[in-house]
Amino acid sequence: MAIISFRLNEKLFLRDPQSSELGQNIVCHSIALIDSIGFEQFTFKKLADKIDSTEASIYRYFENKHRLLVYLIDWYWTWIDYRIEFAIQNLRSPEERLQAALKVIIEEKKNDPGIAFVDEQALQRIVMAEFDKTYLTKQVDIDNKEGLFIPYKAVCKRLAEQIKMANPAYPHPHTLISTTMLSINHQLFYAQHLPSLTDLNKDSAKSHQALYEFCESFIFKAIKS
Amino acid sequence: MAIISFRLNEKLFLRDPQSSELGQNIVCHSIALIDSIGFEQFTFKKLADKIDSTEASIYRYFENKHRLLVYLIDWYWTWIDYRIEFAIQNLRSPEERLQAALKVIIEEKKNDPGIAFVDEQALQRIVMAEFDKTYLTKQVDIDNKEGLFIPYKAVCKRLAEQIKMANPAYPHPHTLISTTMLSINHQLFYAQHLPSLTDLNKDSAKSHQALYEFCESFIFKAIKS
DNA sequence: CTTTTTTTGATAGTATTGCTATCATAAACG
DNA sequence: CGTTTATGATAGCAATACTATCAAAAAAAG
Repeated sequence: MAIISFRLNEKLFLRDPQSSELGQNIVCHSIALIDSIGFEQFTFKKLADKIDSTEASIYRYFENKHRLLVYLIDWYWTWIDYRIEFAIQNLRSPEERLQAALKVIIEEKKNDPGIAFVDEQALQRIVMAEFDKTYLTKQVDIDNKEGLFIPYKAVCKRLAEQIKMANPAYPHPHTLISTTMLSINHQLFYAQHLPSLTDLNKDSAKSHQALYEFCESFIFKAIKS
Repeated sequence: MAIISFRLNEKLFLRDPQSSELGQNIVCHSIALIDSIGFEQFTFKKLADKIDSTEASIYRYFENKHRLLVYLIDWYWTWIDYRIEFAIQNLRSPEERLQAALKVIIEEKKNDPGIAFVDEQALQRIVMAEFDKTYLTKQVDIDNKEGLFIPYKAVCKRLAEQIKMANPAYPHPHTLISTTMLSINHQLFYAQHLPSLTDLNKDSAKSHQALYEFCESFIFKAIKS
């Protein structure tokens, strides 16, 4: 099996973390650490201690912890986009393509041994809990100009294209897709922590399935003319 | 016109900010300051300087800046819930009630002179940009147990009840409502900062209207049997 | 297999943040 | 008028978010 890696936006880092062992350690252990203590509590000092390195060394790779978070999340959406492309390649109708793409986005991730030094399950939890924080900032316009949100926007664009093909008259394809994506990123968190906001239950296998059914149903009903 | 004020959860503060001039100053100027520099950059020190007071004095009212943010946002949702109750009082059908409630939530806020020391427009922007940060934390379960999210959950519950009445067979009333609320809180931000994620345009008057139409349409299509 | 360059570690230092504690003064209250 | 209570002033502390310097180690180049 081929070992894949993604080339991410160079503005994300000062030195490419994929180019050295220390860099890979930073990425790999930052996922574990952010997943376990949350982004607010996460510091380069704590990470440095975990990997037996120093704060200064980590700063040589990432300008600050916000950029590191964006790096991880861009990796995630790049990976999702790649998997969607793969999943829809033999499907012709926009409806089938939408369904296949939704499945990729919503399904519970398994660790793919073909992918180096990334714990995809932990990363999915990070996306659920921290993704919004990457753009809900005062520097959003600068970050956006630097292309930091391209991978996420690419996934959304791909889905919106299928909506447009399924029903060219539907007036809100982008709004519908970004709403769906928000829902996907939040509902499983609600199931765990704020259950009164969702009908999904805590059981993870079932809730992923129920979430898929919810999204599929409301997308197709929304665009039906 | 009656001057209204809301009694909020006592866990939110150490001393009730509504009980003194300093407290009111803290609330009023924290809204302006968070709106202008964002929650990450916001500190009690900066707020103290603005109101010619001291850090120590502010800490007598709020345990930390997170609690202050939750206080502001709880105030907002309490106010919205109150206005929804008012707006739907003479409406009988769940459909009409849903529509009226949606309008209250989505419409561009105007400053209500009947409400003391709160800039509702700024607060709505804060809700858009910072609300998710109140619950996307590692302490979410503790905060939830202390009742910090009750006002938001109350709004969601009220809407979900109407969904259930409109179509008792619909299987995802809470998921549908919390998805709608997410969309409302994010789409206008997208229109300003990440326009490729939405079909709303930057013009605020039009975008509020278009957002209403989008939400109404997808809710009613979703629950149609 | 040296020499040079690059990368890392070690250490130090600084400004800011997120608090807590103490004490004097001012305001409010009885 | 005396006494709670609220505020301001100041100090201090540990942690955070960096930046700078220098030497050692590792990698690359000759």
